[in-house]
Amino acid sequence: MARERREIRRIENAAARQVTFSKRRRGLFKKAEELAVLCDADVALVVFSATGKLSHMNDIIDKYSTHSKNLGKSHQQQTSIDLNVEQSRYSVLDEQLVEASRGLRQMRGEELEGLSVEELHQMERKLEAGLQRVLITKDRLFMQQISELQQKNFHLSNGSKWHIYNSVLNYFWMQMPQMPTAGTAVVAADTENVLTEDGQSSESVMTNVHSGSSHDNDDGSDISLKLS
Amino acid sequence: MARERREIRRIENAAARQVTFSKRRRGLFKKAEELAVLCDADVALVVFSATGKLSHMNDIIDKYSTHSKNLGKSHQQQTSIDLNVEQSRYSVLDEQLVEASRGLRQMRGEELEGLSVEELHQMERKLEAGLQRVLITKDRLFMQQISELQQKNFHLSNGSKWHIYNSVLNYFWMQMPQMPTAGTAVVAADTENVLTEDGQSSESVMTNVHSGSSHDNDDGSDISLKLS
DNA sequence: ACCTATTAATAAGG
DNA sequence: TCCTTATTAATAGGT
Repeated sequence: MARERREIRRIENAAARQVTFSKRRRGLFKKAEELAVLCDADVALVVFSATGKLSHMNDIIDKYSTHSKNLGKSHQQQTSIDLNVEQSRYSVLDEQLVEASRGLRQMRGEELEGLSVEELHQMERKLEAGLQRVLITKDRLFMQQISELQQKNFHLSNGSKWHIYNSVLNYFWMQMPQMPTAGTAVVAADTENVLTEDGQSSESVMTNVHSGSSHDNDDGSDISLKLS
Repeated sequence: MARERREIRRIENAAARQVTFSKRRRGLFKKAEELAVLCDADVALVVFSATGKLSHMNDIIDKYSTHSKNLGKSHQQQTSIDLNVEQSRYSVLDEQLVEASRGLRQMRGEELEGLSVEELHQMERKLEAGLQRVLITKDRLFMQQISELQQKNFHLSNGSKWHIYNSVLNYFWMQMPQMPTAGTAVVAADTENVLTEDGQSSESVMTNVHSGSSHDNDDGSDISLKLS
């Protein structure tokens, strides 16, 4: 829609791609906002640039290798999951999650072989306490993030949050590269993974959230999220 | 952008609103697709119409009142959550989830008062078995939904699914009307709610998923979801 | 970032 | 919902 028509295929020139990305992302968010307002609809929109994706990943890997040197443990297998356990920013939360997930794994029956009834009971109490602490920490973190959001003048337009939340969650769950395999604590395990990445994701989202009405030109952020 | 300029505020005339909704939703999805292709970005977009929201809700309420007559139980308190437990379509899964969630609630320490060590052990095994069955059922359901998705010629463009998944999940979690309160099993409880709404949400999403490339005019669906 | 020729989206009407 | 068309809005390329 301009001086020349552009073929809809990947722009090879990186600079041109970045320029087009910024322009079109702005346009897309504007149109999403308009649809939401005009038609009283709920619209959720997430945009990740390809480059943003990569730099973010590198970030995490760096933090991981630094931190794991200080621990030298057996975390080295499940890279994609454990990478995120090692982030420095939320290490306290992460440690509690590691503890809780070990308990959950045991409850799932994976490392339960030699335990007595008494030990099982103890384990149960330990798990409970761990989750308690995790959740208190999580609550505090979320409350903090909520107030950050509110400071950023970001609001939801109407009340179908549950509806959207569950559809989006379910959708992305279905798209997950790792399908859940049968096992007692996969429900908890998936939640745990989610929480494990929380630090990362929330950071990304939080620092790049846009108010629908504000048309601020963002300083080269790679992730945008809007819901109105 | 047409015969007359339109103010960006809610269209009061319902028919006109619906027409505009259809047109602009199509345009929005097209632009999202173009951004994804041109700039090699990941784009997730969810659109709910206001009317779709309402009719969907009414649907659920009707099913609930019908079903609850046959049970006459104590479900009447937490409407917004328990409504979804009563859906007919996934009733088997739902029943297992009810059982599992009771067990989880007990593990959280809420209904644990008079239990002996032996009873706790039994409860643990019961919970494990229940979750096992839930997860097998869930696996089967998700596999089925995945193949439905594939039949609909729907694909993800590249590999940052975890990244998107967690950001979106975290974002929507933060937007949840019910903040998680401290308590051992809030992690599980939230997961449980999500699963509980699964039948509803997945149904909605599944029957309205659009391929990025296909520009089929959808038959009056209220929910659209795209990721490319 | 700003400019503007040009294309693309779309409002109204059938 | 689909088609048409006058008009506005988005944007590609250049500065």
